[in-house]
Amino acid sequence: MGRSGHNVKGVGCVVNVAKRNGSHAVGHAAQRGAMTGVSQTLQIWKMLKGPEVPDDRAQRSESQHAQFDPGKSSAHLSGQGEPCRFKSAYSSITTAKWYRAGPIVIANIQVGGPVSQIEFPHEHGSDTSLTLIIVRSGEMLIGQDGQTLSFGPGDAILIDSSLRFTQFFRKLSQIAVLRVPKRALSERGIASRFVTACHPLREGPDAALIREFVLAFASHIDNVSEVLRTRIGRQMLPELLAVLIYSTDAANRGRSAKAVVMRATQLIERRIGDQTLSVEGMADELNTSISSLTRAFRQLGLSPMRHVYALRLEHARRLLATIPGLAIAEIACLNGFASPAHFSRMFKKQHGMTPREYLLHCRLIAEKELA
DNA sequence: CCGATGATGGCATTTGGAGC
DNA sequence: GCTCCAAATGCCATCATCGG
Repeated sequence: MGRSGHNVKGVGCVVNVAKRNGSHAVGHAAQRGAMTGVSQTLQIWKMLKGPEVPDDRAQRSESQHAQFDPGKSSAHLSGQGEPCRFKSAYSSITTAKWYRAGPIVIANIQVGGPVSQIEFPHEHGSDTSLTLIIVRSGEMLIGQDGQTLSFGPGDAILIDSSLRFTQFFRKLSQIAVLRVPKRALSERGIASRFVTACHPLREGPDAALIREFVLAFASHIDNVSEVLRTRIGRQMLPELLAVLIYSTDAANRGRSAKAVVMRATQLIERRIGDQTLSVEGMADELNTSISSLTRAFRQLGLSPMRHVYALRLEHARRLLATIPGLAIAEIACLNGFASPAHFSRMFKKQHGMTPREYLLHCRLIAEKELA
């Protein structure tokens, strides 16, 4: 599993997963991610995080959680009036809170030992899910293909719910769960087919930051308005999951030209203002070669850098239309153009008028609407 | 002062071919 | 289907100038 420090041993043995230093990784991400999607995520994360709150706060809350009778088996979790799709085979779940955020189900679950299991139903058909589990405390064991993987506090795992696996807890544990329909991912061109069910996340600054963000979001979810929750669930979480999916080694990544271009587009949009963005840099970040990236674009009648400039110019056009106070030079800089002159020329080529003409055009339309 | 345009050198990107 | 390499080419950055 690359840098993550997972050691897969033989059949039937327990595999330990190295503990992570999340705060260190977050620091690097913030340093590296100026004006990028990562730094924007960090800002939102800080806003959400607010004052320090104990991790078990969600479980202690009296509202919107389900209590389970240890005597009953296969109890379906419920909260907010809808049945949760996770079920407890051995009734070990003490509390579970779950919420909908757009297409995504988020759950905070506390599960007790000594040996207990949450059974994810084996899914069939096209509407299967991808599940992100982050261990807050305790120990979670995942069994698949005769092996058992052990995860401790801070570990995060992606699980393809359409494939078979078992999940156990030896002691009192708390986990945060994100369950995303694959359809929500495929609609964005994010390939999410895995060969095996369980994929520990490869450690890295971006993965660490996303893990911290998801934990903060799950902890504070009962304080977040439904509107914001839905927007984060619809627009943000699938994109963050895409970063995690493409950081795993075992993912059956989309190798088709369309998938490569889609991933490149997401990368460009994250770094729309980055003047250093190049074909070589994009290829590096997408784990492919310059040749393959260029070829993928060519198959769709595009070239990488032309696509970069098309997206930048479209972004610039939106800025001109929505924030009339911005100077042309500022907009050029914000969209990765090294000079206003270059920006102006490219803008005219793309939109048929100079930025200033477009600005005046927008003002004229606004004045007509007011009149 | 700010933005648009013309000219130009340099270099990043693309292309095509070969080989694995 | 991929990487590597060399050659060709397209176009970006910069400077100077002009116009509103």
